[in-house]
Amino acid sequence: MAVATHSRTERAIELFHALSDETRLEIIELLRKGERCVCELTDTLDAAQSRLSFHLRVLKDAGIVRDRKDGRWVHYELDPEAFEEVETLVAGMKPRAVSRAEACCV
Amino acid sequence: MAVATHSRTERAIELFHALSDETRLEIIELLRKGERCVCELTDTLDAAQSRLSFHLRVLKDAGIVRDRKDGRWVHYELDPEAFEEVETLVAGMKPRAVSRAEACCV
DNA sequence: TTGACGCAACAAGTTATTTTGATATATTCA
DNA sequence: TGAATATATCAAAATAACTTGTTGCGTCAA
Repeated sequence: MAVATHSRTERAIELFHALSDETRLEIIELLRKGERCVCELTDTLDAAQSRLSFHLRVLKDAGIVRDRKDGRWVHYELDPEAFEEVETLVAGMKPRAVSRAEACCV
Repeated sequence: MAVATHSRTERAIELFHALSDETRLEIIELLRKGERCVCELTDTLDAAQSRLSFHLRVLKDAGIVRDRKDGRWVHYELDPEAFEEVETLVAGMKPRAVSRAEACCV
């Protein structure tokens, strides 16, 4: 559950940071096909288990994935809400149309 | 002009990285109101000039801002295209609806 | 109940990013 | 011309992020 100790900016930083790493983007791409256990991600990405675990933690802390324990496996899947959140954030960063008249230092 | 030496993933990393820093998000927020010179950003953000210059470079390299030289000033403004690009990237990262049947390790 | 497996967490080492304090260049103005 | 201003750039120091190897814990199966 996302905790509300975050300002809007801190939340943006957390999300964009989580998305700015190659391994993590690869994980996301794999998870688009559906839930996967760590073992399959390790195999597919040819990455050390502890490395995967580290990146999955970053993604989980950012709310981009959730995990589900099942016997000795842990399955991860994407949380669609996080992507909605990113889209909302980006939409709110776009320039508003503004007249050149407001320019400074002229 | 964006150069095409980037894979889709590298481009995503560059954009998300540029967006994952507090100072840079503050710059973007200021520029939403329109073009600004570095001096005004320095004043408003109360940041050392070389620090601002560094972050503006990151934003410029990522194509998020463009600059315009005007006498001894340099004005920066947001490039709306970059935000479209981010939105497209994020849209392409969302999970596709998938049946649980595809799950692994079961 | 022991051994193998799947995973998280940690510590140490490595690499990348950011900040700070100079210095350099171009421009304007007196 | 010479001083002041606006900005970029660079090197060094400070931080932060990532990787690797190891350990520990829960779970399953023989």
